[in-house]
Amino acid sequence: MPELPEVETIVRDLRPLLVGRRLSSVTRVGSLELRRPWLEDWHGSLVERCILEAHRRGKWILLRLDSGAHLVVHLGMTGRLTVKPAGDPLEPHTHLVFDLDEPGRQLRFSDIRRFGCAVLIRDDAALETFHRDNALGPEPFDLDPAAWRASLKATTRVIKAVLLDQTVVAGVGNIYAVEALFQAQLHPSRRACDVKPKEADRLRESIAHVLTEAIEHRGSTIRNYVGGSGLSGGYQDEFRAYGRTDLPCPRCETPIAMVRVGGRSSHFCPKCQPAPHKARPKRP
DNA sequence: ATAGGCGCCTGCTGGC
DNA sequence: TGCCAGCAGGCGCCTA
Repeated sequence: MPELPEVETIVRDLRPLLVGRRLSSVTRVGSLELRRPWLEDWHGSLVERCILEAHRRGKWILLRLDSGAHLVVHLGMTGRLTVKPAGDPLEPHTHLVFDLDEPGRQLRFSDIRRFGCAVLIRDDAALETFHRDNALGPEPFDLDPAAWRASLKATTRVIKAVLLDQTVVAGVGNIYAVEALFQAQLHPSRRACDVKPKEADRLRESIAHVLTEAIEHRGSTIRNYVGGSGLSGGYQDEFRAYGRTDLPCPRCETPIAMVRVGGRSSHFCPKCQPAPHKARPKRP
């Protein structure tokens, strides 16, 4: 579900509800496994601890506790992290419930498909290891222009796959890759190394632009996503290409087409985003 | 090095 | 009406 704008919206919603609050208890609901195991043993660094900060890095949500530990959450495709009144019925597929010291409020983690995870990370050093293992690339808003051009030059992969590679740029998922490529007028199957410097610049600006717009609309709700206080997003009504197969291109009215690139649906305008020329057979 | 395929899961939609 | 294939915001693993 959530790409950078959705995760950012959740963090912005949660920050005023969580920062300064103490977690008075944590309950594991149900016994279904998540993508990574939830570490029961570490409750000591969590229970009765205060939340100092709420941050986002790529698609990860990071809550810093006064024990020095970090509660780190990834929402996968269908994860939700919300603050709800304790009296509200638990929605189906809830996996973790954290009672807050503010009476009658709970932080809840639910995830239908269980591609998400919530883990406790012991301290700052362990968090660094965690980040190093994930090898997250830079945030899309502070891509260095020269480094960005260089990272495209360095690979023969198709540009769409590069946008989805979290080690190149963190936080972009399928929706915003599609929208950024549309905005930059680049075909998803262009080889990254064939993208010209000017086009690379345009793409970098388009990524930031599309993500900023989406954050302003509180992200996109297709099916499951809601923000930290339960509100849906609105950016799905602003899509120019994603999910708009056969609908007119907002720029030229050519029907939007769809190809599968790297196993993911990629919507594009056949006129505004011309297909790359077929590579000529190499001379001996 | 990279593309493509699968697998992890559940739920919803569209076509028959 | 009912069934079933196909598809979905992510990511990691395997093979060729």
